[in-house]
Amino acid sequence: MNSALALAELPLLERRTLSDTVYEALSDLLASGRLAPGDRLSLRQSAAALGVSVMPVREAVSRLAADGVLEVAPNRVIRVPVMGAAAFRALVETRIAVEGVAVARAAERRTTGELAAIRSAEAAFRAEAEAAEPDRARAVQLNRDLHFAIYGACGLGPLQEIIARLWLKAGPVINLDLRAHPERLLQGFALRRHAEAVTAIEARDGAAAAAAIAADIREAAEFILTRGGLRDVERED
Amino acid sequence: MNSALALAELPLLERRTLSDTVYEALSDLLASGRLAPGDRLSLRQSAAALGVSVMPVREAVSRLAADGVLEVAPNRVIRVPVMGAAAFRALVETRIAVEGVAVARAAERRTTGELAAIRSAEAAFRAEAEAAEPDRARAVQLNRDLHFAIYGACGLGPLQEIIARLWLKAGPVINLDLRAHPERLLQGFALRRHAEAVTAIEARDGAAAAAAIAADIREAAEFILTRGGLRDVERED
DNA sequence: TCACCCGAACTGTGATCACAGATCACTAGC
DNA sequence: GCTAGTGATCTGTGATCACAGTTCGGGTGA
Repeated sequence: MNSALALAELPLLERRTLSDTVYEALSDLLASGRLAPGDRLSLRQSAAALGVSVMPVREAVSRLAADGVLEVAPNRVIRVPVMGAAAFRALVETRIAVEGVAVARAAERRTTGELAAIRSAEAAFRAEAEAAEPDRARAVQLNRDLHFAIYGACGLGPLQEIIARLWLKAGPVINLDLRAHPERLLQGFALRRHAEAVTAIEARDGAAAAAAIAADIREAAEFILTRGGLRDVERED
Repeated sequence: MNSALALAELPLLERRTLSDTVYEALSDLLASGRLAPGDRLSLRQSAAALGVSVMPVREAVSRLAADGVLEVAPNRVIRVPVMGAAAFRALVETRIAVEGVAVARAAERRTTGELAAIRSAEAAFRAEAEAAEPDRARAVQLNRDLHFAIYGACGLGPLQEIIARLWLKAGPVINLDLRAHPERLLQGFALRRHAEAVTAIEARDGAAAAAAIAADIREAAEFILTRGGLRDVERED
């Protein structure tokens, strides 16, 4: 009774179910490209590997499948979808459109605190990318951190969630490629675009910021497409 | 062997699991506003009502929860999220941004066939809205059909999925309001905006089409917000 | 030697059971 | 009379079992 005021300040702790944990574990595998397009996934094997029963894995997989990050074939086989060039292009265009509006809003509404966070995220990525021996996994994570530091300043929660899902969907193909061909990092395209974006955000220039991020996304996509890693399959036989 | 060519044209039939069926049933309930914000949902009761075990319901609910269409409280109670005014505003702004780019693209890329489909969808909605005794449920469905006829012409599958999820999220609050206050239909705001959108799409004027849809969305939202149906709650006690 | 077929060992899906925690009505105690 | 406590009954979560369909390998047939 007397401690009502103190209790009112308690942060409501989020409940973690096993399903959530499994979901994050699988998401991590997908986002980092350790699960490549076409890879199959067995409920029982995954469950055994994680030391849980199949139930939590089922729920996690069904969520991932609902997002299109995993797919369950008519044969009831679970696997990472193999994306044809056309599907990949559509995904990239969607990312450019959605992330574009997020960046534009972020540029116009960012607080000085958010700007500082973006700057330090950019610096961190730059430091890793320019290192003598860049750690690819770490570079990928820092790149993601930078992007989401920007999107976080757009002030629209639902939009951030949408973008997170798009990244999850694009993660396997992009990061698989990056694993196979790390030279993309070295060319410095991303560094240039990021710098442009940060400058535009500083200047509260939404259009310029959106253009920079769009170029960042598109150049990475073109790099992958021109290498021909994605052949346009109609069906997997 | 010899029929390989013919077989190649077979449409791969989608497998329907019980979970999918349950998911659609629940989605329908939510989209039509029959499940209102704050309503609780019991796995066992839902399962009994649908004549299945709890398993399929669990999976469907976990998918819905992943999309934020349902939420499971720390008490482990499943319910339709009660959206504060701030959250609703963020959702509306997100819809305007995302659906705006979809409409703009649709206006610029629509084929004549898609235009015809959009026109007939608009006519169908108009007919229902201007009827002597409009069927609200039908009007809601036709409004949805029209919007998605437009978005379908944007040529970006992932974008359409995103919008579908946003509609699912906004469905309960919007349609609940429409059930309580059907006069919104009668004021004809939507009719005017739809007409503007169709005209702009005919003219391949992306910006004008986006503006019309944005106004459509915003006016409906303002109508709900000004009525004060959403009080801004920080926590549910 | 190659094609076919049959069976063992998987696959996901659904049902059922077990359990911890939350609710709520009710009663005992102040 | 009203509060605090208590137990039956609900909740979702996780594990286990049962089943049908698929996959894949080994053996048998021509």
